[in-house]
Amino acid sequence: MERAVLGQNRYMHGYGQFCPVARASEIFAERWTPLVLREVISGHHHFNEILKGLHRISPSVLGQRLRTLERAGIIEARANPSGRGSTYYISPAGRPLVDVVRALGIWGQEYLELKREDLDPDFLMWQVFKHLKNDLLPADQRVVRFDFKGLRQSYWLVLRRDDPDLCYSDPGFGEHVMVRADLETLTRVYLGELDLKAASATGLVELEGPRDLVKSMATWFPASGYARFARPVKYDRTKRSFIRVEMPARSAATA
Amino acid sequence: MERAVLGQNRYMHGYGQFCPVARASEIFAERWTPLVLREVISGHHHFNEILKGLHRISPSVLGQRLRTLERAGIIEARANPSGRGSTYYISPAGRPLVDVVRALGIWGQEYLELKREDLDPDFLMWQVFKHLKNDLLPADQRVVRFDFKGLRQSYWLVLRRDDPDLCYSDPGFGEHVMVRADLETLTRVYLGELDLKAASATGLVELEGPRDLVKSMATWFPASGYARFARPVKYDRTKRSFIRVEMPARSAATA
DNA sequence: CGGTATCCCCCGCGATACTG
DNA sequence: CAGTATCGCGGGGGATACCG
Repeated sequence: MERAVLGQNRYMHGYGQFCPVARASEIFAERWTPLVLREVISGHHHFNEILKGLHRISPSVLGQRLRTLERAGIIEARANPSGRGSTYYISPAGRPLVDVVRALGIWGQEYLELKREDLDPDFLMWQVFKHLKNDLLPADQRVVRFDFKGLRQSYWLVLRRDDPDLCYSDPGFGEHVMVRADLETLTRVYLGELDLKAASATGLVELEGPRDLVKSMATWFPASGYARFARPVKYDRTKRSFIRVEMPARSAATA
Repeated sequence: MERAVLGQNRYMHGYGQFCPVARASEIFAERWTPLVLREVISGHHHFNEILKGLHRISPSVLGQRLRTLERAGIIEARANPSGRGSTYYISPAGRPLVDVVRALGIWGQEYLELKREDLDPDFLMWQVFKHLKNDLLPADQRVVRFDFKGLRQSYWLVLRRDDPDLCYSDPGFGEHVMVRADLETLTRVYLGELDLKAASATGLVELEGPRDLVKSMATWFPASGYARFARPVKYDRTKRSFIRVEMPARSAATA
């Protein structure tokens, strides 16, 4: 009963250090927080939108993180004119952290191997969907079906300029293109480690449909914002896995 | 019993996202990890040294973090020639994260207020001690006693070129200088928010001892590595707290 | 000195329901 | 649609002992 009187609880949420790295880490380096920032930075400003992008976070934790970030001055919560809810934006004080998030991403892209547990078809399709560029979509509606080997769930991407859609069951508009690939393969394509055309040429990604539509996929299929920092891989059939193809850097010698 | 068969446990340590930010955050943005890196970066390569700098981490957690960092390729554990233990160094793959840690520190220094719970006399004195520059120390031994208002524990800093020491009880060499201040005040001096000379002139920091020795303190008393990014403060006697003194930025207009 | 094993508490977080 | 309240669990991590 006297325990509280004796002073500090055994568990302190913070680090109890005045060091600026420690104080910043108390906020920034907490579970989910960098990902919340990633979402806000990449243009998702509504609660449920962020929730969806985080995908396994619970609403209460997201609320808690948003409040912490707001109290720390990192994000601004602007009350919606409609009266209900807020939209969240990076604040001036939070701007420097944009670069920190970005640096983390670049580093991860360059040095971290993709693990089995990182793969998630829902998340992949959501990312693909969210990064579709309107002006690259066909003017008249086209439906692309994605099948992942070994998974029952299919996805239908409705390409429709200015109003694309992602469906988890057949929307019933017909299917113009069929994409069939390993989840890992398509993920690596999205991440920029694998070229879509090359992958489809070698059969790693199977495409079915009208020739021009199939060819157009390389245009509208988006890539991760970190794709340019990707290390290219190729599929090793004997190892049945992807291995990095080293950039020769020998080109200097040939000059 | 079937729960395991049904698949994923409720709690997943990782985020289950292939996004590079998520994968990097799984490692970097975990409790204690940025601070472990801070220690290694700032020249502490031995287990117990890091342990001491982290100060409230438990040895098992530190071991766990070091292993994770090593497996991720961020640090190298070099076995000691003596056979026992290892020394830890940032690896080439971890080098980019040095900048991330630094950016976090700079941001924290610039935008985060110092809170009551961040203050810790042990940690402060340890930092001061670790950052003493040998070549700035007096050739013949001098003992400086630090008293913090309201705290019983005193600290004795033994200034001795090439072999300084920090004691938690009177080392018995006499006391040449006596420093008395608020814990918060001296912390802010160390952080670079407050100038030592100015603080002692206004009595915020009380110094007793031979004139030359007292004056020399501004020389050997070290500052945080992030001091140059500090926002200066002054003490507001009516509010009984420190407030930021804004940099006028008016100087441009005067030109 | 350098690190691991153990133990156990507590709280973080995931799931879900619910409210405006 | 935008969040908040509640609940129960599981494991993270703090303290400590211990081993090489």
